[in-house]
Parts: sequence; C-alpha cells; structure tokens
Amino acid sequence: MNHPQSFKGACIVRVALPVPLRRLFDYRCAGEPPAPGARVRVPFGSGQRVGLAVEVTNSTALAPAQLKSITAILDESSLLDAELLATARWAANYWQGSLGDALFSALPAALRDGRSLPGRRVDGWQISSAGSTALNQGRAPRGATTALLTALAAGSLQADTARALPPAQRAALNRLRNLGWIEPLAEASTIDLAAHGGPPLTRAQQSALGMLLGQSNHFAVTLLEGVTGSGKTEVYLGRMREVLSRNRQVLMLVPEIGLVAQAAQRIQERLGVRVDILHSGLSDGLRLEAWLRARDGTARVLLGTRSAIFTPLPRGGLIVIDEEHDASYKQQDGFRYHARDLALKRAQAIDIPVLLGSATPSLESLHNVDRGRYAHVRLAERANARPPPRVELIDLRRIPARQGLSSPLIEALADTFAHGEQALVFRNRRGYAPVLTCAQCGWHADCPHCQRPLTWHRAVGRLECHLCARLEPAPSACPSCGSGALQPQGHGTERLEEALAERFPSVPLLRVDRETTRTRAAQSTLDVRLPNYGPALLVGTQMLAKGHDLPRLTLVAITSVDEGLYSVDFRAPERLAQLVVQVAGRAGRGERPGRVLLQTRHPDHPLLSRLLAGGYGALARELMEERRAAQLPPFAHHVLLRAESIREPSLFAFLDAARALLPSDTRITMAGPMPSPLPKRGLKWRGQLLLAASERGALHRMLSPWVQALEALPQARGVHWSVDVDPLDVN
DNA sequence: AGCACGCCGACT
DNA sequence: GTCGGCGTGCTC
Repeated sequence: MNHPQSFKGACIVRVALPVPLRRLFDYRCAGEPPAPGARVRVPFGSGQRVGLAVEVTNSTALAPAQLKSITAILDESSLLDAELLATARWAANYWQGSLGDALFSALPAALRDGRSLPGRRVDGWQISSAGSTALNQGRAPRGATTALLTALAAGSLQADTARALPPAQRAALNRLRNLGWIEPLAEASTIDLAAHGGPPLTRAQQSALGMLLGQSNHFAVTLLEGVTGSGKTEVYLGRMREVLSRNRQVLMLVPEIGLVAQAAQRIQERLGVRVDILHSGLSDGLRLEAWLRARDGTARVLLGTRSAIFTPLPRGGLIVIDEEHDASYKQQDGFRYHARDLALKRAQAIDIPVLLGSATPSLESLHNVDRGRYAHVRLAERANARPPPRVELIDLRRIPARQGLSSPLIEALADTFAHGEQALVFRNRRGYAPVLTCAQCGWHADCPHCQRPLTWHRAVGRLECHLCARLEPAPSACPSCGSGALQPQGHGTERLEEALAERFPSVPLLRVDRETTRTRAAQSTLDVRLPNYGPALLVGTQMLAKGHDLPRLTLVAITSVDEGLYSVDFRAPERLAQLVVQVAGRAGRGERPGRVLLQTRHPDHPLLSRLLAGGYGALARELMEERRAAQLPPFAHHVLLRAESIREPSLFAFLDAARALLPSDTRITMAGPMPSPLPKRGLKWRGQLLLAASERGALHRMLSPWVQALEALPQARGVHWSVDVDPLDVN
C-alpha cells in the first residue's frame, strides 16, 4: 500500500489561478495531495485565492523559499471530468489564454469563490449501462453489492427507500456509485417525447431531418442552411427528440440572452422535457443548479449563450449551435475563445454530432463544407410556402429623404398600417444624430480624446462618444463662434423615432436599442405583446435583427446600408449581407407576404446587386472567391496582436520589439506594426501587428513561445496588449 | 486581473 | 500636516 514516492511533505501542486497570467503556480502540500481538478485555497500576492489543482509532482523550478503552502483543499475529487479538463487545456493553448481563465470559465460563478459543492439531492438511482454490462458479464463482486445491482436491474430505487436501507446495503450502494454502475434516476416521469402539436413538417424539413437521423451518433458536423422562416427549429427539435429518446443530453447555444426564453419555451412545449438554462443574466444560484444537473446527468436539455459551451455533458448526445455565423459566439475580451469552434472540439472529444444552423452561414463554415469536413443540409424555402420578402432599393440620389426617410418609405409604412400590419425601421446607430455641427463657422463636436465625432443624444441633452463612452453636456450655442445655429447631421434611432412619431401619431411606436432596453420592459413588449397586436412600428438597432418572431410584421425598412459598403474591414461585406438578410427575414413570417426596403446612395454597388439577384448563398460564393484570391480567411489564418498605451512611442516600441521576437518563417506574413483603424480611444493610442499564414500549424507552433516571450518583454511596461487568435474584426 | 507600494495636489 | 490620485511591478 505504501508507495515510496508518496511520503508526506514531498509533493508540489501546480495550481491554475483565474488570472490572465499564462502560467501555473507551484505550492507545497503537506498532507494528502488534492485530486487534479479539485479546488484549492492558496496564498497569492497579498491575499488568498481559489485555484484549481492541475498536477501533483515532486519537483519545481522554484527555490524552496519562494514556495508557499496550500491553505486548504476544497474538494474531495475533481469538479470537472476528464473531457472538460482536456478541453479547457486545449482552449487555453489554442486561444492563448491562461489555463486558469479557461478552467474557471468552466465553473459556475457560485463555485469560483470557494463555496462548497452542494450535494445534489437525487430522486433515486438506476442501473447504468456500465452496470448492466458488468452484471451480464458476471464481473460484479459476490454478496450484497451484486444483490443490490440485480435488484436495480429489475427496477430503480427511490431516494427515500435508499435512505432507509440498512448500513450494509447503503455501503453497497456507495460502492456501486463509485464504480459508476449506477447513476441518478433520469427524470423519466417528466419526459414525454411524443410529438406535441407543432406544424407538420414540410417535405424539405422531412428530408433534412431524415438525413440527420440517418447519420451515425459519432462525431460529425452538419451545417443546416435554411433561409429565414424555413423552420430550422423544427429540424433541431426532430433531431433532439431522437437524441433524448436514447437518454442522451443535448446542449444548444443561441447568440444572445434575449433569444433563450423563446427557445426554451418551444423546446419544453414540443418535447415535453425540462430545459435547463445557463446564461450570464441568471442568478448564481440558478446557474449552479443547472450546472449541477448537467454534471450529474439529470439535465436533459441545456440551453444557453456563449459561456454555456463549458457545461459538463457526462451523457452528451448532441450539440446545436443556432445562428452559427453570429459574432457574439466569440468572446471579445479577456479569454478570447469562440464557442462554436469550442463546440466542435468538445463534440469531437465526446464523439457526438454537432449541428450548426444559420440562414447566413459564415464563410468559415461554408469553406468547411467545400472541403468536405461538414455535411451540408439545406432548407431552401420558407415553411409557410410564402414567397420570400420582396427586396427593393430606394435610390437616395434621386429620391430625397426628409429626416432620413424617403417618401416611398413613408408611403409603404402608411400602407402597412392601413392593412393593420406592423413595420420595422432599422438603423444601426443609436442617439439623435451622429454628428453635431455649427452652420455659421463649421465647428463640429468631436471627442477630445478619440478625435471622432460625438453623438448627440438630444432627449438627455448630452454628447456621447460611442468609442470611449465619454459624456459631456450638449452645448446650446456654438462653443466656437457663439451662434445658435447648431445643426444635427445624420439620423440615429432617437431622431427617426421623433420623425416617425410625428408622421404617424396614432400608431404605437416602440424604439429598441441599448438605451431603451436598459429596462427589461421593451424586450418583453417585443416578445410578448407585439406578436398579437395590431398596427405598430418598431424602430431600432442590431438588437431587432435577431430571432424575434413577429407574425404581423410585413414591412422592414433599412434606412441606410451605405456605411457597410465601403469599410476597410475585409469581413464587412459578409457582415452587411448577413445583417440585411437577417433583418429582412423578420418580414412576412406570418400569413401576409413581406416587403423589404433598402435606402442607399449606391444602388449599383456590386454587393447590393449580387445580394438582390442571387441571395445570400450566391453572394457568399463570390465573397469566397475574393477571399481566396486575396488569401484572406478562411483561406488564411490570422493572429492579431493588439496594444494600447497612453504614450504613443511606448506603443510602437513594444510592437516593434514583438515583431523582432518572431522567428523568421516564410510561411508567416506580417502586417504592421501599424496604428489600429481607430488609432485613439480615450486617452490611449492603439496599434496592432497582424500575423497571417495559409497553414494553421505553422502559425500555431510559434505562438506559445512568442506569447511567453512577449510577457517578459521590457518594452511591455506601460502597454496593455492582447493576442487575438482568429480575430473577427481588426479594430 | 487585483493589490500594494510610491511619490505629488486639495482638504480637516 | 494628511487623504488619495493612479503609475508600475509582482503574484508560486
């Protein structure tokens, strides 16, 4: 029993801490060492922190005097299973984050501060498949254990019965639990997988579902490309029903919190199964509950946003990523992981299928289809057999707009309301006006730090910088010449709301943007009241583009698409096309056909003409060829080093030093150091260095050593920097 | 990321 | 005379 290497006092525990430092911290451990994956409390800096034990060894590079001892071991066994531990390690390495950040992303907030793991109240016990196998093969030990296992094979054991068992049998139950031969009782009583209403599947849906059900249950990726309104959700539900019937768990991600409730309700109603929800808007207690239910296999369907990709799936059967193209799956600060890409890795590790759904798939996913890595299943028609919404351009060069609204647009709105229908006016700019100028002297309100125009928020009487969030009172007269001739230029949602309310005083109007949705009221009005309401007008930003199902909405107007047409970002055309198609897809989801109006000063722009002529699919093909020709993602892989500093020279000294540290490798090309597209934000100057390679391996092999070296760079003091692997934007 | 230490402005 | 501003340096 006594292994010579396990004598007391010799062990060193390597601990991952939730700090953005890409290294582990070694601690001495006097007694029994913690299990890898267990939490430990350790002295760190001036205080105590909770970390995760990663490894127990007997050597360290540190001098004995530098070592401190673990204060306490907080868990008897690992909080995370082997799959999640390995996945977190992979993720930290791939996205160049700290292992501590990655591992702590996989823990619910309630467990990050050292509170004890609550014992899960289990309804009862049932035999597991491993237990059945053991029993059939006669591998179970003689005596009470086998007797109990045999009894469990015949029928499950309720928790209150288990508690009343004599001690010998309770010990047998514990042995069986530790062997994994029994598992918590699935909530079979609450599951009713028979179809619950719902529309009959269209032929396209049937055939898509048939293809999915025909796949093996092993790792495979399928891109489900369905035009908006084609009923992708029905296909998800059909696929999920089959997985649930095999007593496996489903994890489904949606891009944002606002879409969770609708999805949960639909799954619950249609599959008759409880849906456990995980997102950052929930209380720590509720998230912990869902996480625990996922971890012990009780939860059947897990639904959440980006962070839910770290949910344990001991009985995982399927991962669904809805709206897979959506940029919110990429974390934009701190640990910059991509939930869709991590989903693929997890599914591979668990060996289960992944379903990626979108009306406007990312070029990355389409490229994987082209390379034969993903299966491609299409839903080309709307489920209600209605024609797709008619898209028309309004040429603002010929047809003048008043208050940002052309007369054909106003007429279309009036016509919509006259039919008792609803309309959506989309504008991707909040506030009253994006620019405020003086008609006398030409002065314009700029952010003194960012050197960009301030947005006028008229109702609150303030100027706001949308880059650095700086606020200042709006002047009533020109600060330069004193004249009262200040004029707003351009139109934000606030100004459109004003103009539309004036033009249509009797139509209920709801503005939806970050300002108005600070209260939850607007969101719930949108999802709960509006669907069954009469004529109504929605005015808003991006927030309106996603998901909402408003059957009485028949007109969508985008007041200008022009900003997206001439952006320096190579992904801007893809994003603009996705946005237009998604917003347009809000129209005509009910009985009446939809209509979409786009105002533009560039009606002949090739992006618009291609999109109108061939739809998203055809445009995506052309964008793909442009990316191939220019050797841009998905035909190349990017890593972006971003840096900012109050002192501009320090910034470029750092970036130059970072560039000099790169090994010379002809397969890697570099752009920069250069100023960021927005070179100043607040008090800080921003710059970047872009690395590109056509072969991912070449780039990733040098990445870890390079980032390690950056951490030690003397030029890094006074500079904030971050590494973004597969960046989604170059700002 | 925290958090302490460390030197320069407006308060009892 | 102090309270406190955030610059920079470190965390096993």
